Amino acid sequence: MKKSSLYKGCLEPILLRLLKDNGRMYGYQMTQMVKEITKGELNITEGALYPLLHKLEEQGVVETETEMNGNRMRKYYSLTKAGKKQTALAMDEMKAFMQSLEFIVNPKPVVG
Amino acid sequence: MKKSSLYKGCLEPILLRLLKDNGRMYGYQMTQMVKEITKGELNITEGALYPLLHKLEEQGVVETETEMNGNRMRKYYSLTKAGKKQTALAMDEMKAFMQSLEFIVNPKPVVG
DNA sequence: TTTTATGCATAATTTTCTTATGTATACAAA
DNA sequence: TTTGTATACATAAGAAAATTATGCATAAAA
Repeated sequence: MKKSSLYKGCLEPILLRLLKDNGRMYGYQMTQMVKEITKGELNITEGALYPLLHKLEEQGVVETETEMNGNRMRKYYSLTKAGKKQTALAMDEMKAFMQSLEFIVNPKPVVG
Repeated sequence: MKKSSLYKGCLEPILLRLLKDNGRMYGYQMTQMVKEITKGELNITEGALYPLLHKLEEQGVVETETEMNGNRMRKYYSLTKAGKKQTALAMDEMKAFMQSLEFIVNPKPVVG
């Protein structure tokens, strides 16, 4: 099993969290920030990132502004009002998920 | 996004952990234990469980003993020696994964 | 001038799961 | 008595979510 396969299914809430914390980000920036935060453990691939961002835009979760940085384009994403609501829900789910994982990976001994 | 999609990619290490803690288990028992531990949050489907157990057996990670309980069959799984090694590695990866998730979902404020 | 980094995008494929279906035993409820 | 629920296995078809590969383009470093 590939190490990073653990992250399968977590990409969307991770991106939502990044946008919630940082307000406005472009795709490449997200990949770099996650790489830094996870000390190189999670490298978001473009093939996963961009289609997901496009889907979130279609769903009205994020909105975009395209800007030029020198001669290079950057497409900035930020949460919509609906997106902020959805992010709050997603964070609750993440908490529950992480707690369940804790229970499984670090089970409390049954005190007899 | 479906709630349980967060668990994508985590099933294998979860099963390894169960076997590490409980020594010898049959498939249905695993589903029930996980359901209990996660307070109903994670319901492992048979379509995910059994093919994965079969794969682990092929790979020599687990070995099986089939027993009759009354008139009903139970196929007990336990970790092989190689499986125990792999489980140790998988648990290390899980720890790193969970810590990274913590960093993302609960970022430490930068103290200026 | 060739590699590495930045920055976007998409198609083909693979991995991993859900849903649906099948077989069979046991027990409780209607 | 037959209908639903629980136990217990198994597999096939399909969907979801990623990886890998490819493409375009600018910029800087080796």
